[in-house]
Amino acid sequence: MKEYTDVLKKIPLFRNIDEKDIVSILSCLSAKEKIYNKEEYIWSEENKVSEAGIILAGSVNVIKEDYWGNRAIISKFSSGKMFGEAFSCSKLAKLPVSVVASEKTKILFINYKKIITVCPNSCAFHSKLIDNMLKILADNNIMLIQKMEHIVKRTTREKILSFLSEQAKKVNNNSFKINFNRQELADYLYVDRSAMSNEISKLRNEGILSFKKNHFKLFEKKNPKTIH
Amino acid sequence: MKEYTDVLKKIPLFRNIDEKDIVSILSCLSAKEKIYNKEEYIWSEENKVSEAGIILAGSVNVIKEDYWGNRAIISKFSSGKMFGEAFSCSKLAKLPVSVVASEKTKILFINYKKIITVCPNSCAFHSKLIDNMLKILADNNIMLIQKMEHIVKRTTREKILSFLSEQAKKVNNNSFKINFNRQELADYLYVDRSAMSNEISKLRNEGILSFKKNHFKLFEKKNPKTIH
DNA sequence: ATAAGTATGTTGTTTTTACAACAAAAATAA
DNA sequence: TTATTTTTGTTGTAAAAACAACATACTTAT
Repeated sequence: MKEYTDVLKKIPLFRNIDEKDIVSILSCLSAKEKIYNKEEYIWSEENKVSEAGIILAGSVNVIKEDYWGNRAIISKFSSGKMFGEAFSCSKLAKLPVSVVASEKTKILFINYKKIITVCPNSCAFHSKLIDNMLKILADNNIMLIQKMEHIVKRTTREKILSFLSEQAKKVNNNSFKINFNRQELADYLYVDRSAMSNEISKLRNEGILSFKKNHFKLFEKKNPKTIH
Repeated sequence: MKEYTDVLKKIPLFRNIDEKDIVSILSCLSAKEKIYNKEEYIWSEENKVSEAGIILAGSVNVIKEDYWGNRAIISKFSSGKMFGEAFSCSKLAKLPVSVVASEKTKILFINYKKIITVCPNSCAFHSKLIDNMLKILADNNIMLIQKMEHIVKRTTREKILSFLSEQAKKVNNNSFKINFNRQELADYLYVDRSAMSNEISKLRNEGILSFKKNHFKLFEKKNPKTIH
């Protein structure tokens, strides 16, 4: 665990908590780490989970699969983020989604119930942890709502542009890299991959954007119509 | 406020808190109530909000509108539910959605920051409120994820059936009432209303369901194919 | 370097959707 | 009640998406 204190001291769960205290908290929370390979399942749908995961390295996709193997990506979490906390304190009998490593990934599992229930020796960090959890839960909430902004669009073209615009805004730059490959992006936007690729090509041919692999560049509109 | 203690003592925020204490908490949280008419805006996109709302009566839609007036419903909250808490503790400069009363609605606004920051006189209820907030945030999270299950489907037909199946499951009955009218349901599932009405009629003609206004009944499959 | 595997782009066809326009039914107001 | 407004259902058409099949580019392993 030691070698990850650099990551740990920066994660939202340990905000405002002294680096030196983190190790003791980890044992208090029954923290255990585990490494997963690309495409390996961390949790499968229908499982019952009681832990939350913190990503020390790599990234995971929260997915929903149907009988025919169609995969939909609900959300993607990368290094430092926490996932699964909402399920582990819900009355749901089983997980409505699966969580899969999207690359080689190191997860730190913690006993979430121990965060949200006051520990017998009421350790001093507890209230800090809870404060931080309130923020993490709210942020995960907002992330889902912001994703909806892309999904509500009726055409593939609009979904792509909505997604790409957000990425550009996030880094405050017309040129940026996305952390999805084409199949993942299609699964994230809930459209067909080939239809999406086709649409991206059309956008390029129309001079709206350019791309090379996962690197995109959005161009300004030449004559934007006034909106009244 | 008094006349609503019946509602208040049942809401998640005041779980495990004595009815007699609720009134004093309300003043501690600068609680103010306000009544809205159908279609009236509670918050408009681009506003900055610092409060959370609790629905004492009626219901609200959290919506996203585009320049052409197309409305998408992100989520619907009804009596007893809390909304807006995630925004009021986020660093977002402005609200990414609007909140609109979907009928005559009474909202109790509270200063959310006062819940999540320890009050100077560290009143005894604070930790209870925070515990309850952790649950509310997690539940709102799960609600969004469960909605995704309908939205990820590629056809209007599948979206409708996914939504209706969940409603049936929720009340554990093939026959049930939904709390959306047709336009709202279309806006919630992100499809065209007339196309959706058409699809619902087809489902009826095929003997898959029946309906009368907002009352639906799902029929069992006669010869379900085995899934291997 | 070569081969094998994976990811991405392209094209044509079929299915589905959005859109528009209108009819019918239901709810509301006068 | 009747008139008016709103909601819901229906139909046809144009646009878009899914789907399938394949070509090309890129990666990875040997």
